[in-house]
Amino acid sequence: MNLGLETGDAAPALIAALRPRAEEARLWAERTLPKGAPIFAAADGSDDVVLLLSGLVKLVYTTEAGEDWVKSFILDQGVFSGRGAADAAAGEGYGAVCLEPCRFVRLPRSFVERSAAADDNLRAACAAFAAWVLARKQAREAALLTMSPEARYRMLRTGAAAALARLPQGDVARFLGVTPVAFSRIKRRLQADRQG
Amino acid sequence: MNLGLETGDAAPALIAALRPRAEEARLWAERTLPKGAPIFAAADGSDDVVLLLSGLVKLVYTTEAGEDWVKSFILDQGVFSGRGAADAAAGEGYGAVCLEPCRFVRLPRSFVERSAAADDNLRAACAAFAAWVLARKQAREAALLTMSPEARYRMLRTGAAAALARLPQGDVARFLGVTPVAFSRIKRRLQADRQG
DNA sequence: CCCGTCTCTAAACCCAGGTTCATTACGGCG
DNA sequence: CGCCGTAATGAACCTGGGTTTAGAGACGGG
Repeated sequence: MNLGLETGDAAPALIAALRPRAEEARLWAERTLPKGAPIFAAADGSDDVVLLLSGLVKLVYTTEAGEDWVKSFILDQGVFSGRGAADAAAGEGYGAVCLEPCRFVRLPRSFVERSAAADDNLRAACAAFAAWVLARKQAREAALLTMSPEARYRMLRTGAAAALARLPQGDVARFLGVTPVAFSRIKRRLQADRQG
Repeated sequence: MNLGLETGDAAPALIAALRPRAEEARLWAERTLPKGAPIFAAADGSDDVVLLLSGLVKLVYTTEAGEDWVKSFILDQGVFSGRGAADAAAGEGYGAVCLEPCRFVRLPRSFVERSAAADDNLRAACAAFAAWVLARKQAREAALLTMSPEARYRMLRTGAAAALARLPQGDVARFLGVTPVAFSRIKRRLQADRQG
């Protein structure tokens, strides 16, 4: 099982397949944002497709009570999007925030869909990416349902140590489903166990 | 937000689109199984596509410690499948068990994929179904990550009361992510709150 | 009709995580 | 250099869920 942090190569392949189409349509506009800046907010209702070329992004749910919970991280290269106006209005949306300076391209979802319909190669890349996303979601669902926060952290540490080093601990905690305080305790407990 | 129990009409539409193809290929063989019987086990590594025509099925993860956790329920009409041999070997698979007498058809995944490639109508039904599955998974992920078990139960009660009445409480508990004992406490607490 | 079996509820105790407040460590920045 | 805001840790207390055991109904088979 994994926790959905490995990049795989489905996203880079999709970016590569989209790029010529977007350039041809003069939609390939690279933007940059500094650390801490939002790419979109949950309330925006954006459903643009974002191609992350470099940097580090977190996708966050915000509850009615105002807590943030991290849906996922996107490292270096990846593709993600919001959930559109309808979902945003229903409170099911999530925001995207840069955790490092980011370079990315935004494409309208309709453009991506039209392009995929007209391009077998691109459609295959989309399908591969969708399959990869689904597999990751399954794994995350299983982890949240069947494992304790501590077990999820152990798995994250063994499977994504490099990513962990780049992430603020508060965000890691919110990704694992606990508070930063509890996460600090978990780390201490595991360290003590290793030595004792 | 919802918890992924509403049927929608994507699954019935997919069944309807697949049926003529399967009949033509003489693969439409309706089977029945009694309450309690497994349709497939996690260890089977089956990736057949199952079309549930009537009945009630639960999909269950089984941890190394032997606990069962309910991934989802399929009521009356639905489409689901296992995750194949590779995932089964990696311990990421899940089993399917009848909670009521079930009538269903099994189709090889490869047949469904080939048929979809050759049939625009079927491909559209597959795409709609995949989009619906993804939306449900997002909602379930959000619920598991951001809500307490009690809050998940309240949502389930308001959003899927009819389904709840058909489900054994132990399975509901495992679906919500708690033990049956804790689930019993939650119900009592909510009843007391309503009266007090 | 009785007897297992299964499901659900109840009660007692334990523990991991939540909450709150205080303290320390780390970076900008004047 | 000292100041301040943020992030992380530490400690004390609370609470909700896990675990175990027991008992009450429901159901099916003999």
